[in-house]
Amino acid sequence: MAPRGKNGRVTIKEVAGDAGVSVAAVSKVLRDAYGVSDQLRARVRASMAKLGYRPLAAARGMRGQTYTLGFMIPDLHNPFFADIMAGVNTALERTQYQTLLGVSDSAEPNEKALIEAMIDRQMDGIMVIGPRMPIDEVRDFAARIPTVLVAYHPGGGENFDTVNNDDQRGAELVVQHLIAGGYRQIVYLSQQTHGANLAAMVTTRREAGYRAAMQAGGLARNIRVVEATQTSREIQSVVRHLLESRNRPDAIFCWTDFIGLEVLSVAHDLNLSVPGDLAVVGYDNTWHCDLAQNALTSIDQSGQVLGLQAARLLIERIGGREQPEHFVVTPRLVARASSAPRA
Amino acid sequence: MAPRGKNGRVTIKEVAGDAGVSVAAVSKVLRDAYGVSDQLRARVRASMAKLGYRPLAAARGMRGQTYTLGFMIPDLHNPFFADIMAGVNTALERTQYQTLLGVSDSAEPNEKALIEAMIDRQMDGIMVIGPRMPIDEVRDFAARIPTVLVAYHPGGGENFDTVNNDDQRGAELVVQHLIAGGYRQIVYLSQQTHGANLAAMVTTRREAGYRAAMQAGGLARNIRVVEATQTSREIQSVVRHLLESRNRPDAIFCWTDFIGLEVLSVAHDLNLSVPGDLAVVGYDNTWHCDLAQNALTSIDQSGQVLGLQAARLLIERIGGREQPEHFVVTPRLVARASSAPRA
DNA sequence: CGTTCTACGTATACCGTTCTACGTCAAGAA
DNA sequence: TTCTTGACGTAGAACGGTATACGTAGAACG
Repeated sequence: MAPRGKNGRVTIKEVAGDAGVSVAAVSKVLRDAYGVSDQLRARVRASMAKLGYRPLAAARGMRGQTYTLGFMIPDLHNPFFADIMAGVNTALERTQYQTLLGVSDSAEPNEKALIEAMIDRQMDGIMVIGPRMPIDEVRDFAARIPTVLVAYHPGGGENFDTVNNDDQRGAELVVQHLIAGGYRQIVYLSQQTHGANLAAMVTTRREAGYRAAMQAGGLARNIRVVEATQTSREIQSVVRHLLESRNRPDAIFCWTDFIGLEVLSVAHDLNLSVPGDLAVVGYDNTWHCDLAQNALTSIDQSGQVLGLQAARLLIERIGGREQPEHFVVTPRLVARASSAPRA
Repeated sequence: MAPRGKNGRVTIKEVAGDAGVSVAAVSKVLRDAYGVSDQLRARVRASMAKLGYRPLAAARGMRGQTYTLGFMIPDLHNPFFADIMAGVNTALERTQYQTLLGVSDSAEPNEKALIEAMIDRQMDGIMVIGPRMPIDEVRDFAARIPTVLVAYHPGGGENFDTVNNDDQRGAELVVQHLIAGGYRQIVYLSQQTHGANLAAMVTTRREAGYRAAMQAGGLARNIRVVEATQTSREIQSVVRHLLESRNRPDAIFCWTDFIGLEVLSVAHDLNLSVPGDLAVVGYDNTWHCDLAQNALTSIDQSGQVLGLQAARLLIERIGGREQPEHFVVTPRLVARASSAPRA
């Protein structure tokens, strides 16, 4: 009988036997390696097709590549990451790479465990989206596996690539837009950082942009930053508290869209009109912003482009590039009803 | 020098050397296998910790397990899948299994490629959520790898487990609720099936429930099923066409929530009041339904429970169970403003 | 006291690829 | 002819674990 693997899997040996060549020759065909005649290649290809052979990634990983790329996303609820992944898939659909996702739930221990797991599985490269871990840990990982970071700002001397939009600029656009619309009591509703306030995190950059633009607009005294976790319950409670307080803001700038949706909901519950009593602005311009019942002003950083570029950089880096590259997209404000100018 | 792997990785040999035991002994400790004294176990554990050893999944996979579970989800935009994954993670957080996700974008070729890829990577088991492929293909895969299906109805004689809610019942609840509220022209807005109309697909079951309940309510003549793809543009165009037609429906039942959100948006654009002019109901009861600006009536099938049960079944099946199990949740209607009774 | 368990470790084949080193053959150069 | 050279193939050692078969020592038993 032909040499089968467990589960009756077709092995490279069987293909070699069928084609009447050596195992090494089959391997060469598989990898498009040097030193195979067209004739032999054709013969091997035919046998592979006939037998339905598929190389075992685990075995390949022991010496060569696994043709697997790992992606870490912070959570599954934020649709922005879906946009990024759409771009990634566009870039990768013609390659033989397979992409697998891990979800960290925005928890630092999970992030590390996940990346370690990806390294353990001999992935060829990883793309890490908006992590919370400090930069020297990222460097540690990047030393062991080709790495691209998205939504994480470089600080110089990286051994990995980054892809971002100019978050500070984006936040400035928001604040300028609100001030121009007649809003003054503008609150920045930030992601919870647990006091880390990493320079690399997008929320930090956005806060910097917010502060700078408030200052520039003569509203330094009105600067107010509030943090909230990602759970619906807590966001609503924080926002409710904010909107019921004595000095209620007249505009809330949320670090990401889905927080903005929660704000709209609370405003609705409290019978506040948007934008009459309160303007709301988000970030990322995900598809929810466009729904008429939300009509949420937001910053477009074109997740698709980010994902596409990140995938490109990752492939290059796997290919051997060592110098870091940092791709930056210019953000663009998309104005909608939620922040229309005051009467 | 100690025997290191590539990238200077610590190998099992090095651990064995450091602990002064055989490689086999270390492997046993790793797998909690039979025949190791507490003393030896402790010594090996200490060496592993000291050296920061991590077993290489690819190497383990060649003979044993990879401790990796694969999950296929149809798309990243539908938040329902996030709920399922939350339940999965709850069930798995105390185990040593690592979960990795693949996204099929609801395309059948992608589904197959993805599952093959997971098998190639020697995953210990897979969980497939709401696939479009016919049941005999599922059976094929299930013969090669422990498999659990979620949101895919069994037809008898399975070699895999399933986890579902009673979709037909859920749809009946919706229609009964709408009829009781005084609605008569009820349209079912279904997922595009490309004419496949697989008995296994949830949308088919929901349609069956819709038809049955319409019939039972004496509204057989009003039955009307419309299909739309998942792209925002097409959904909006289909809905707009529907709402501008001569015989405008007074209620739309959407096969999943995010379609419902699009319907609300179009209604808003057309200045139709909800539920005055049009009632809207979704399915899955994702968090968006609860937002005040949506207030979308929906069917709760508790994704968390589904995910939890599916994970449990998968672990059991990996453990060796052969008989199929089919877990079914009873759906529950959550009424909100979008389908309030007519005046 | 010899025999038989049982508990614990070790030696080693094996998993399915990749990759290095080497052999062979034909064509061209000297 | 003889020697190079390059193109093509092959043999076999890795890769880092797992699992099986076996050895050994001490305890229990008759």
